[in-house]
Amino acid sequence: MSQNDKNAYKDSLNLPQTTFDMKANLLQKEPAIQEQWNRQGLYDLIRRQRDGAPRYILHDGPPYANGNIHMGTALNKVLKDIVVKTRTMSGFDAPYVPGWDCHGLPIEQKVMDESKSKAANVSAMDIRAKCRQYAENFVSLQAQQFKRLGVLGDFDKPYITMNPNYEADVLEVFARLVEHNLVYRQLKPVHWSIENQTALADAELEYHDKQDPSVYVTFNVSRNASAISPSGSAALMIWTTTPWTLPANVAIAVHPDLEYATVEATTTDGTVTWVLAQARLEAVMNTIKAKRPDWLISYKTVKTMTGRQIVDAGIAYAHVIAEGGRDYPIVTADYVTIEDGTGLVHTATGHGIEDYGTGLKNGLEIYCPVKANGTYDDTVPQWLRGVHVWKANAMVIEHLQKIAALVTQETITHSYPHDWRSRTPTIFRATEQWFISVDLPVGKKGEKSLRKMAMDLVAGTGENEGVDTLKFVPAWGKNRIAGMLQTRPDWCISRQRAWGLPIPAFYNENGESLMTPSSIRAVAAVIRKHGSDAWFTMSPKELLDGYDVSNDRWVTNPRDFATAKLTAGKDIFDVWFESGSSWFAVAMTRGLVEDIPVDLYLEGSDQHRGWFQLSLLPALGARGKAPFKTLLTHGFVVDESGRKMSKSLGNVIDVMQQLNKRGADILRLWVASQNYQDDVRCSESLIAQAEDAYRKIRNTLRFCMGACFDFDPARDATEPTEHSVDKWMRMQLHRLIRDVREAYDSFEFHKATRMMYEFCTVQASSIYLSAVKDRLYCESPNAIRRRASQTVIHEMLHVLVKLLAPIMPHTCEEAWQSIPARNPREPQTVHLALLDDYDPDVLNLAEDYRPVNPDLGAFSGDVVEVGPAWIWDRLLDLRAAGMVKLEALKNSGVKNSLDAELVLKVAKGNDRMIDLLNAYHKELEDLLGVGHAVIEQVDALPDDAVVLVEVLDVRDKYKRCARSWKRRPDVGSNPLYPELSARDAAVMEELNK
RNA sequence: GGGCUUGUAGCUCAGUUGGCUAGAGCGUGCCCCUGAUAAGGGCAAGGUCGUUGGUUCGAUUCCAACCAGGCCCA
Repeated sequence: MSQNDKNAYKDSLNLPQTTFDMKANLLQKEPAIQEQWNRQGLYDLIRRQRDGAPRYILHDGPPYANGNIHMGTALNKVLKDIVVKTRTMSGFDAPYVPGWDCHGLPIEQKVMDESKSKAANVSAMDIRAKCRQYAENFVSLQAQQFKRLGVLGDFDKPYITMNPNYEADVLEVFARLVEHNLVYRQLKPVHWSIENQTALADAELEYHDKQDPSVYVTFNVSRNASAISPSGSAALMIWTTTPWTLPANVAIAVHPDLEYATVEATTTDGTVTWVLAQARLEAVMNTIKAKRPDWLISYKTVKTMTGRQIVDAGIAYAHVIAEGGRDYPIVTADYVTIEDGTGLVHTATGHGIEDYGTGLKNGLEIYCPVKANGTYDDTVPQWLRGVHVWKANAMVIEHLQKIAALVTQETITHSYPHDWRSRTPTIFRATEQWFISVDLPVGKKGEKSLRKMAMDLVAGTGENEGVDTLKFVPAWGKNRIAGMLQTRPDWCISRQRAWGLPIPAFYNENGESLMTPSSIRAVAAVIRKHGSDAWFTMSPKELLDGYDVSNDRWVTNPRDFATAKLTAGKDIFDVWFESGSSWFAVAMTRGLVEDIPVDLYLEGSDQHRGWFQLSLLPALGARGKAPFKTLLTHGFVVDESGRKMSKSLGNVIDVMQQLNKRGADILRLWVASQNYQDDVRCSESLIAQAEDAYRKIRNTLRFCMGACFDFDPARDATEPTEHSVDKWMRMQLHRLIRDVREAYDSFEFHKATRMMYEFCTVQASSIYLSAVKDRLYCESPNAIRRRASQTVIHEMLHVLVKLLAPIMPHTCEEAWQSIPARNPREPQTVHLALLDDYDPDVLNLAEDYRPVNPDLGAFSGDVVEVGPAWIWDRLLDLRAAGMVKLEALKNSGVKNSLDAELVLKVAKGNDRMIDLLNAYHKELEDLLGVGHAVIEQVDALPDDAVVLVEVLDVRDKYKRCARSWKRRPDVGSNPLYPELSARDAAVMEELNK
């Protein structure tokens, strides 16, 4: 038969026809589809349609309005969008309000960088105006990028933390916390520029080499000296490069586990006893010898103790500078090392972050005798008062020498932080900061603290016992956040910057603060009207419009706070407090929920310390409730080998580049296929893999569309027959519906994706669609067999397109519009559709595995009842066995499986099996794609086989049907069409009628 | 260094209360089809279950240590 003959009957076939292109062309189509959604107002349409349905609120955590989005942002937003879409399609009303975090240092930093030359002279208002513009630009840029990803939300009315209403709402939350006695003021060391008299952020520091004196100083033990020294006297040796901080010394820190040596040294001045770390002894002695070769004659260790033992011994020391003669304590600290120094660390709580921490832990005074201009205040001895710290170094050293507390000194050069603007060295200086306490009782005395409330809620203990209101996905999020809550210090909420929401505190001439619930609410009202710029442009009188201090019961002595004498504070809020109030400023204020908690917060695992925790605390403080029911976290995007993406490694995958190269649905399919609970690997080739999967899914849909070109369910739908592969397909489909919906409901998108993908490749493409091709193409258009397959395929199309829509919204919208004779009860856009429920009757069949014992897996005559699922598993076993035989036949010359015949050998007398195979052998013919299938009864089968599968070369035995290309015994049985099989001849007769 | 966490074929994932030669799909190789065609189908080869110990009759599965990642801290 020539190629021509082979196609002689092509025109009589029902070949697939569809306008759903094989080539996705996403780069053109996606923007067009999005444009269509915009035109029809899809987001609002969904809102109207779901009005009154049960709510499901995923509350968006605001990304920072800075820079382009990266893969991590894309991952986060796509996951959120999938949640919203699956919940929407499950019948919930799931509004999504995206938001942006707009205040804060990174933006201010960028703006300052851009105007660096004149930075020193720029006013706060100028900076704020530029920052606002900067943030606005990135909000709109990122919004475009999110929309390009196919994220659907209220992008017309997003929440913006720098908007006046939002700012005022944050202040309302803050007022509640103040009302509940959770806010207080305390000293804390910050980087301080003496030159500019301002606090600096880490990002504003530059490190330059600086020369400083390096001094070894001894503090005489003043109590329990005999516990450490046989001679009854000893001196603790410390090392520092900032002698000017010695006046502020309040303690000496040791490491609890380090060995400390008590050393008797013989010097030209006599014998002295020093205490220092054993491991540093030799190095320090060498230094002393090098600097004062004639002074130190010899030394010997007379005793050793661990740091803990020293502390336990109750040893105290006398100050070298402070007057008053009191004892100073020794405390433990884990950061003490033996890398340099003496292993005993001079601790000035007002001049170092670690020292400060040690101070808090040990109840030490946070002492900072240095004023904003860098000079000492009046709490230091007379001879130092008013002295500038940089001049104090020499004076302190001279003093130490005088009292014989200076062992030795040298000059060192080290890297030291400098103010990036003035290029002058900075100091650590404790200043007044605002804190939210996690340990004070919330509200009245006797109430639980924020920490306790949060811990109980997370652990499901306390009054939450057994209720376990908070859910964590994955479950370990619970441990993670619990661990962080347990150890977190009070929340320092003040920042000394310009770009942010001002902390609405006023100060009188004595430096006392006025910040009460009603004063805050008065300011909030002004800010709601004028924005937070008002703080910088209006007078305290204007800011406190309507507030009467004499009527404020929170103020005990109103006369001290006459409005005319007040000045507005210069601190702004930590941006985390702003985003941490969004549960109120957005979820409640916008009426998404009447009250917290909302259903879901979904962010990266870094937010256990960030937004999750810093939303939980304000919500507990203000309303006594958690803001969320469920916390879902995802991992970070890493490269192909699991390493973090960084510019220096060159392994960064750019979102927009991928979007412009492959399209959003590819990227979304990649996201959906990842198990986000762990880190998510990403590379060019991994996304390419998603692209392959996309094509497979798309082509499967396309074939289904093509197969239904002449199908209208209203006219043509017909129930598949009992033993047809269509029945099997429908069972698989309903199982898919159940499994995918379960996976969606439990946020296991990668499982849903894999199941749908495997459904397309295996159940659909490889098994079912291949099997029914013959009946779709060759049967008469209205043949029951054909219409039955079309009925199932048509159902499959609706189900699949809907199930896939949350993941591939654009492709599914396109597909939805292309489904031939789409069910008229379905809405115009797939995103308004409801996911199908599985049919329990169909599912029962699909799950009927009787007998389940695999030993009975061979067809056995004495099994009374077998379920359809079991039968079909066996039939697919036969298919697999046949495939292997067919493969062998191909090697010996049978290229086309239609040239082969399937022979199913059964033992004579196994009537039950013969009946069973009779019912299914027609389907097996198509499942294997052979021309013909027969059942042959044989005397005996080898081994224990019940059915033996053979595949024969029948090229010489049967003629090939010129229409269906099957080789069958009935070719030529109809004299009108001698080159056709009986079925094809009948079809031709009907067509030619 | 601390807290939480991950480590099964080249890739993405399964692996049920520890139990028969550790499974899919993709990719790869070979082959077929050319009436899903920049498609479709078949077969096959790939794994010391991160490493090392321990518990057990038996461990990918339980325990410990280590190695290599990740997030958050210090």
